[in-house]
Amino acid sequence: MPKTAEEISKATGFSITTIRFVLNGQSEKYRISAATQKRINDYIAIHGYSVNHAARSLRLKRTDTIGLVVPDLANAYFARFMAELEILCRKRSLLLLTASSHDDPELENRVVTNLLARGVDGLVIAPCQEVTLPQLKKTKTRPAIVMFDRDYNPSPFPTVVSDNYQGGLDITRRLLQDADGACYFLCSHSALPSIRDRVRGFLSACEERGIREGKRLIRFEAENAPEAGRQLMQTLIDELGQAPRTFLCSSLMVLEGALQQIKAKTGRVDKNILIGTFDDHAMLDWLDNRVLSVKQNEAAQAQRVFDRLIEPLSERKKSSPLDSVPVELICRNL
Amino acid sequence: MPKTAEEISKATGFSITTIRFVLNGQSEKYRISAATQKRINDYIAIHGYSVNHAARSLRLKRTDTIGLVVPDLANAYFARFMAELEILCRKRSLLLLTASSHDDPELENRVVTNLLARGVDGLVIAPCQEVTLPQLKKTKTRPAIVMFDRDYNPSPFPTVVSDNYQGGLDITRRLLQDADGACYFLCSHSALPSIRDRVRGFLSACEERGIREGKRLIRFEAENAPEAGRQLMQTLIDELGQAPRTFLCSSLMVLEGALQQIKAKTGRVDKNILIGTFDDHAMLDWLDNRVLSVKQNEAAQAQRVFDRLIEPLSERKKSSPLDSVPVELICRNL
DNA sequence: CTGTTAGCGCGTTCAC
DNA sequence: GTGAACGCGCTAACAG
Repeated sequence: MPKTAEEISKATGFSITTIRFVLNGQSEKYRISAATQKRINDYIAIHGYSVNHAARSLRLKRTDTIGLVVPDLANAYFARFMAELEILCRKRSLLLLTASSHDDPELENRVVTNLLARGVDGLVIAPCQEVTLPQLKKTKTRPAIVMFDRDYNPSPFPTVVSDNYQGGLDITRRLLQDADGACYFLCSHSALPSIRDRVRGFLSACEERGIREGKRLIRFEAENAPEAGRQLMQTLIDELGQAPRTFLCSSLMVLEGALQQIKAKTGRVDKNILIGTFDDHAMLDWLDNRVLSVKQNEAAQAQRVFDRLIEPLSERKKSSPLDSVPVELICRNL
Repeated sequence: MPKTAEEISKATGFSITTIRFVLNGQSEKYRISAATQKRINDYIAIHGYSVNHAARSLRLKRTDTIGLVVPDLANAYFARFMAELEILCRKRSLLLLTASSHDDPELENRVVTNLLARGVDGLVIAPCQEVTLPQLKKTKTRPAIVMFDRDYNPSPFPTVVSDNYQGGLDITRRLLQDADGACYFLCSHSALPSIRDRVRGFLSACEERGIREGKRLIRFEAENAPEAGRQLMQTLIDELGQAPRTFLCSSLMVLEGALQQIKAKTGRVDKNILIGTFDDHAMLDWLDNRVLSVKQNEAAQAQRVFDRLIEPLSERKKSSPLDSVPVELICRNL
C-alpha cells in the first residue's frame, strides 16, 4: 500500500505536483484535466493514501494536536472533561495528547515541557500550581494555552472554572434550611483555588444565617483522598462525641472516607444525617440519607475551553480572562 | 529562545555537528574538548533547546507516541486503565494519543485509521468489533498492536483481558451459597466477548448447583446504560411479582438502573436483597445490602498490554496470544 | 575532534 | 496543465 505522493507519482506516471494538487483538492484551481484527475483518483481509491503527518508538521509548523494535562486521568471529573474535549477535538481533526501530573508541580512542569516540545497547537491544563515555567511565561500566541478547573491568579492565560463560590453558597444555604444550627465542612486539599472558592461560598452562607464559629467547623487536610475524609470525620466524632447531624464534603473522595469512618465507629450511617458534597455521581442514589450535591458541567466547560483554544488572538483579548461555568444543585430524598 | 541546533551553531560559532554531539551526549565518544563542551552547554543553559519532534520523526520513522482507543474515556474502568498506561508510557518517554470510539464500529475504524496515519509506534485498542480494517489486517510488525478488554477471536493481535469466566464463576458460586435457590442475572451488552465470558461463568456455577432454568433467568439488553438496568429489573419484577431476593448485574451501570427501578417500584431497596455485580467501586460501600463485586486489575492489565507493546517481535511469537488477568472477588457486609 | 552532505515527505513558488 | 526545485530540522555516514 503506497503512502507517499511520490509513490503515486511513479505508479501513475504523473508528476508529484500534479498528484499533490488533486490530493489537496486544488485540481480546479490548477485546471487539472478531468482524465488526469480520474486516473489519479482511481489509483488512490484502490491503493489508498495517507499523509505523513511528521513531514506535514515539519513543513507547516503545526501538528494538529492538543495537549491535555490533568492531575489524575482516573478521576471521574477529569475523565468526563477529557471525553467531552475529545469529541470537540475530533470534529476539528485534532488529536489529544494526554498526560497526568499527579498533582506534582515538578512532574507537571516536565510533562508540560514535553508537550510543548512536541509542538502541540494548543495546551489545556488543570494546573496544580501557579505558572512557573519560563517557557510557558514567554508563550505569546502559540501554542494557545487555556487553564481550567483551578484558577491560580493572576494567570496570564484564559481560565475556565466551575462557579465554585456559587455552588458553595447554594448547597450550604439549602443544607442550613434543614440543619439544626450546625453544619460541618469536611475539607481536604484546601490550598486549591477551587476549594477555596467552595469554602468562601460556605462561609458566606453561614454568615447569612449567623452560624457561630464553633458550629461551622472547617477542617483542612492536604491530600484529597478517602483517608483525608476518614481522619476529618474521626476528629469531628471525637469533638462532638457522635457523628455530625449535618455535614458537607469538599469532594466525593472525602465523602467516601467520612462515611467509612462513621460506619466503622458507630456501626451504621444514621439515615437522618443530612449530607452535602461537591461533585455529583449516580451512585449517590444508593444512600438512604437526604443528599445534596453540586454537579459540575463538564461538557460546558470543555466547550468553553475549546472555544478559547481556537478563537483568534484578537477575540481572546476581548473575552474575559476568567470564565465561570454554572453548577447545578442536585437534591436526593428531600 | 533559540530552538534549532543550527541557531546554536551560529550563535556559538561551532559547527552543527559539534553542537549535535554534545546535545546527544556523544561528546566523549567523539572527544569534544572540555572547553568546547562548556561553551556550548553554557549557551544551552541560558537559551535552552528542545528537539523538533516532527523533524526527528520524519527522519527516524518513529514518533514516540502510543495510540489508545477505547469505547468511552469517561468510563471508570477505561479511565483507570488509561491512567496506568500513561504512567508506564511516561517512563519510556512515550506520549499517549487518546481517542474514543463510543462503541461505534465505523467511528472506531476512523480513529484507528487516523492514529495509524499519525504514525503511532504502538496502538492499544479496546475494540467494539472484530478486526475489519484492511490497514490493520495488513499490519505486520509496526506499529505494534495490542487489544484489551474484549477478545474478539480469532484476533491477529495479542490480547489482554480480565479472567471474566473465572470472575463469573466465583461470584455466582458465592452468591448461591447465600441465595435461596434462585439467582437472576441482569445482563446488558451481551454481544461483548467479555460479557459472554461472564455469562458462561455464571451458567457453569448454576449447573454445579443444579439451579433450574426458570430460577436463573438471564436477560439481555443491547445497550450498557442505566436504562438497560431499569428495563431488565422491571421485567423481572413483573414476572416475580416482587423484586428478586438475589441478583447479579453485568456492570455497575446496570446495577444503577436496577436499583433505581426497585426504589421506584417498591419504595425502597430491601436490605436483605443479596447483590452481585461486575466491576467494583468504593461507593458500593454505601449500600447496606450484602454486596459481592468482581474487581478488575487495571494496573496489571496495563502492565501486560505495555509489555506486549514493547517486547520484540521474536518474543511476541512465543508469548501466548491471549493473556488473562486474574480478578478479585470483593465482599461487603457478609 | 570538526565540517559537509544527503535524504525523510510535504507544501509552495516558479518555470515551461 | 505540468514538472522541477527548495527548505522545514533532524540523523547518520563520511571526509577530512
